[in-house]
Amino acid sequence: MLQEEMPSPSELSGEAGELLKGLTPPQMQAVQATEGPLLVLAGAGSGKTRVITRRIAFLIHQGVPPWSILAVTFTNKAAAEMRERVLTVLGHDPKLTRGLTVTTFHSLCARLLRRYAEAANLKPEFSIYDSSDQATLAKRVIAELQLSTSNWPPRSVLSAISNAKNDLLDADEFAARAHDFYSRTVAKIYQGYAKALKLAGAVDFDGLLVLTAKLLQSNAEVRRECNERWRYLLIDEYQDTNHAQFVIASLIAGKNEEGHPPNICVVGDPDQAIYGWRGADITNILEFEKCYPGTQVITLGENFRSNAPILHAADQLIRNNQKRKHKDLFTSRKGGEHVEVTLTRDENHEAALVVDWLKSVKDERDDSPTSIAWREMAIFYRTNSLSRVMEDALRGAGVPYTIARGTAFYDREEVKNAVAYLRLVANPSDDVSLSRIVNTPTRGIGSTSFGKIEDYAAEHGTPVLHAMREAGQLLDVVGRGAAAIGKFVEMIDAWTGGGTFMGAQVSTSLADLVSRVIRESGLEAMYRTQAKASNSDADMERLDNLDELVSSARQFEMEFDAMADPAAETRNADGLARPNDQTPPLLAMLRAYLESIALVADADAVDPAQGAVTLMTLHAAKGLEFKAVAIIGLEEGQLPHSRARESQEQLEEERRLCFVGITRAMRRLHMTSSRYRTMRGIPERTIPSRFLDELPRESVRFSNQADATSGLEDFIARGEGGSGGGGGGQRYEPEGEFAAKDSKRAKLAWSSSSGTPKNAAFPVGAIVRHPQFGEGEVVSISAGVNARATIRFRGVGTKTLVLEYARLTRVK
DNA sequence: TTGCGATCCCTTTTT
DNA sequence: GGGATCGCAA
Repeated sequence: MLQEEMPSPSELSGEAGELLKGLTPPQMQAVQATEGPLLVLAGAGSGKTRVITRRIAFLIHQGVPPWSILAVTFTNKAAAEMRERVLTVLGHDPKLTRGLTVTTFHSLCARLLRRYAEAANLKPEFSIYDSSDQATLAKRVIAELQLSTSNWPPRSVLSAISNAKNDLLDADEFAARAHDFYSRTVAKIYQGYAKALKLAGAVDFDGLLVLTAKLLQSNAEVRRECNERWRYLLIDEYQDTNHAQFVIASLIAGKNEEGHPPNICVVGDPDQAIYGWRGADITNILEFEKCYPGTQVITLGENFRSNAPILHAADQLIRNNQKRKHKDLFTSRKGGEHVEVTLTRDENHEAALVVDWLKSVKDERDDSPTSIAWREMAIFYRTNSLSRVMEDALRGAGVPYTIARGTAFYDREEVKNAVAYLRLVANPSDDVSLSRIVNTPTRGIGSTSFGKIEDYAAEHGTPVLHAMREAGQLLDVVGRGAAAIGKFVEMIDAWTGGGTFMGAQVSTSLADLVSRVIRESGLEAMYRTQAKASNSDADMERLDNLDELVSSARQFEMEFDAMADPAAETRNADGLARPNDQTPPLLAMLRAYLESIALVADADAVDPAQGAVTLMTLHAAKGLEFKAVAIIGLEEGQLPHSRARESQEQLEEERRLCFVGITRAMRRLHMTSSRYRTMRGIPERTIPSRFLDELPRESVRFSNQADATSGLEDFIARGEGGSGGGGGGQRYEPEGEFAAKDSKRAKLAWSSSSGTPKNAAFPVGAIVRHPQFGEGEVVSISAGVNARATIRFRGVGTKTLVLEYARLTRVK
């Protein structure tokens, strides 16, 4: 039946030539080299996404059935975008992309594991555990083994387990290789952890990959089906794939059989490899050619994104990496603003400066044809902890912003609780979710009775919920506890129809189920009571978030059908049979919904439509671009991170991270380094990042705005441990603090202050014009390189502006 | 059993 | 600064 839907060339808009329009020769080559292994080395900003999109469209245009194409991207967002763009190129005919699979490794694996659950020795309702679930489970296992969590911190044990998994070692294989005390203990924990996961019917992030790889390795039938289904494989960000992903990719691509090398196309840039710490193996890309003899290699070097100084800065920086295959980055664009680098006093000063800079960039109309909108700006940082001060400053200045934290919503306590109920509904064995909500809201199942049940469950190797059903008879749980437990079990059964998901009392829609769970579990009432008692906005917001969760379920429901991943369902001409399709629709939808929640990435939250400045980590910035970019915290210990300075490899990865950040910028780039930074509540003196020294002088304008009286004295004298306490972020009182009284302190390669002091040009009483606020009168002005003027604007009110960026013109 | 307060520990990056 | 945990009081 699907054969009939195969696009005939006449249905395609335009000729193949259309698909190649506007491409450079190497880009065109990459689009057209459809057969056999292909490695595309795509430099930053070289039009990689464009090439991938056109390539998929080209394949379809050549008559390749869309369902035989599998494209793997790094984030869901990238996948959705790619699908959309392919559709656009093909003239918005949904029929043409029907069955096309564009997804992430993790989603793909989750799909495959559900589909082949039996072969993978899993229950199809398995839960996906995120890192906090993993930690909960690991803690329990460590305790059961009578080990202390201080000697065996769950997080580091988990990271050892994660490394093992990335190398495709299961618990027993790992144990067999463990010889020293440490790894033997880790092996024990790993084995206990694996057992606990199994019992809970749960799979962790790494597990999705491992289990899929093992499934494909061990099961010829599954492998055959995948090979037949997907004939064209395309993998983006290949430099960041780990060993497990490599194995999955090569198994799906198939072996070099019958003299036909697989049609596998990988795209990546070794200079942007930033996930070594989580097992990404850069040799995957460097040795792709060895792995696939006859590989065609195409290099895309021309940059279409950044202006010349930005690109030059990036290029010079990355040249400092020793372990690197040099690739020329070039652009034919001329001109463009210098990269700005500013040394600030502390994080508040830094934040204020960045805010001012963003404002000035937004208002800038004199020197550039168009101003840059908020949504085209971004602020990057190495660690999440740097966002807080920045947020305060943005909020204080009334600049709209969003943080790219995909999981932020689902990380909220109230949402996590509701989701835990849902996970238990979908998977009654999910002990981690159960223990989270069994007494939330409090319903008289305290740790004593629940502990007994857990012990009983552990002893009998049964899921805890199952043990609860028998608690009444079997345990010495006294009256009150037993009744509460009985009620809890009944409540769950009512939602699931006793596990059948059938019957009149079961919800017919996902949104209804979610809203019922929130109401009947008592979560809503609990938060309502809390909100009334405290009368705080934060508590009111919890209720809103629960409503929002219902909406998200409703939206998911609407898109679920149309969402067309017939991908996983569609069969090819050979008619791949799909095993057990007996799943009740509500349950199937719930599983898919929970899966989508579990696999959101930070970068998924980047939404330019919001009209706001985007804040994110450098890692999350990969693959994106913005007209104006600020990167903060360029300090030793922060940007080459202190934990990453031990080895040359790690240092080079930090440099690549910096490189990724720089190359996101199209027109304007500003990097800041703060002389003092508050770490764990203590202000610490910092050293500017070595990466700043590696930037080319001719493309960069350095400015030292930190030197004056040292800063620390003032900082401590103000009696506020950083964080802008009372005074608040950007409303920094400059009063001479930045005046260059003590120029001896100016060190390093910092030219002290750029330009001449501007304050002389705007004496108190002068009438000035601001591009946004209009005319105003100077009320006061401070001295120094970071001079600010307080100006009373007509109708707008009084503003304090940094002269350096305010773009004031004097009227009178 | 529950709720609150003190204390301790921490800190990279993420699917 | 802040989150998690633990202990103690009601």
